[in-house]
Amino acid sequence: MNGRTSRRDIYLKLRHMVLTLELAPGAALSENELAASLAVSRTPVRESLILLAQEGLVQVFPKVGSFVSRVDPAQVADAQFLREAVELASLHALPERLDPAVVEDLRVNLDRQKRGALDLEEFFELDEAFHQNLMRLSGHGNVWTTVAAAKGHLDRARRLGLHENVSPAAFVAQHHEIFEAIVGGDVPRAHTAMRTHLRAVFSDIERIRAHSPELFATDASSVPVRRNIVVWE
Amino acid sequence: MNGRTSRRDIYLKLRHMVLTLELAPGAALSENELAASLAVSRTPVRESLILLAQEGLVQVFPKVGSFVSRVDPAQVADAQFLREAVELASLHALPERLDPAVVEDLRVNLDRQKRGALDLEEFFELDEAFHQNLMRLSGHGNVWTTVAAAKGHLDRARRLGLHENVSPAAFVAQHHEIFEAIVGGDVPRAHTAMRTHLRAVFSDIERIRAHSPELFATDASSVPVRRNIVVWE
DNA sequence: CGCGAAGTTCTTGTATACAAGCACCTGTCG
DNA sequence: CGACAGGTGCTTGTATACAAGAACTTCGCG
Repeated sequence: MNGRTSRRDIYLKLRHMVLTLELAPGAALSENELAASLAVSRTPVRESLILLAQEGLVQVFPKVGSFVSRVDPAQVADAQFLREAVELASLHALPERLDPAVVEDLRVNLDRQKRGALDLEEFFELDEAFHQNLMRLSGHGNVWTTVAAAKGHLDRARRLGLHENVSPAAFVAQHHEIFEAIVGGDVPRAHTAMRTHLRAVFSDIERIRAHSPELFATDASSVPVRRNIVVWE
Repeated sequence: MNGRTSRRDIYLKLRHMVLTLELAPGAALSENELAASLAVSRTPVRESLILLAQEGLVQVFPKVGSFVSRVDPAQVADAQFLREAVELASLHALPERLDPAVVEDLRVNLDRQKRGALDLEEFFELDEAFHQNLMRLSGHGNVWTTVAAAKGHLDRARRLGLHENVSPAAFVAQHHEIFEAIVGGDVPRAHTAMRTHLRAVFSDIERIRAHSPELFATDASSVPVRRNIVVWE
């Protein structure tokens, strides 16, 4: 029934660019420039920016400009708290019989993670699918949508952390541990493994923050920096 | 720095009308009609509807129409799971010393709840503020924003339930129990009281669903009903 | 040189015009 | 009577025009 609209395409494209840091935190956006480069009018671009603003990924200052949000440590912590609460709770809501199809998906996903030599982008996609499928096991897969929408700042911080150096091998091992505990029916062990995993992800962030403070927000009253205006031409 | 925009006013107004059931689930909306009745152009109305659609409170069918979402039992259950996970987790993140200002706010809030003879609308506002302040005690007050955005379907279902009959007295007593356990430092008791409270709220919903099934969504492929078109006039 | 005020040019917010499509109504034909 | 074809008026999607404001540049003045 639904026809495809360009707004959805543009929204997803911009969102992806923000989350992958292709659009850097703090970068100035312009509805006109984006519209021109995407070969559409301001309308769908503007509506996409409004949606991104509601997610907290973009800040719009009326009559001043739009900017990619700097990574806000407070929002990162909030997202961390949210996902930990939800993912741990879902472990205690696991049914007796796990859905074999989802379990198989998880196994395939894990195999790919272990194959090593994987692109960083690839790892993030697998990681995202892995955690979403874990939620599906407890029948609350749709809740992941809400969590995913709220953890944009955390994802960007994580990307900053992994850009630096380390291979995701440690995280892959933790995924394995969580998975084995779940299929083995050992909920307490799964709980511990999950908490360890999520907090390891979180602890990485403080390290990178000391390394690249300019990408993080300092306080709530951030002053946007306007691009220089070219006068002559 | 930010100037007031009419879009925000309209968005908040429409959102409030949807959550209070002033705009009934399933009701047809029209950007043109709303714009006319609000004395603005389609633009701010349309942008507000887009935001509400992202929250799941409105469904927009391109070239067909926009409708207030019917209450989706699946989304109600998701919101219930989400809020229970978050609110219970926040109890275990309470600090040693509670913020006296927030505690005082909670006490004043509770006193008003107990004053009895309160408007239903008033009770909902107090209830909302009460739970948000509980989250503030653990330092995760901002997470409540995410929970609040995701629990629109649950709130509407709850309103349907309380429209019917009961006084909120039982809920007020549960609030009292939770509060006393928290200020007494008894986390396990607070945990039990909170879980009992949240599930009591949830159990009310199944009752009303049997009573007024037309306000609930039946399946995902809901067919929108267009208003009759008046031809002659 | 310091400083203030006006001007320029960008920004987003709002209003409006046009395009595309769906659903209903109605007339017509078998 | 039934069914199909076309008209009609609504719907939202997109493009464009105009308005209001903020920040930077620059000019003028002391």
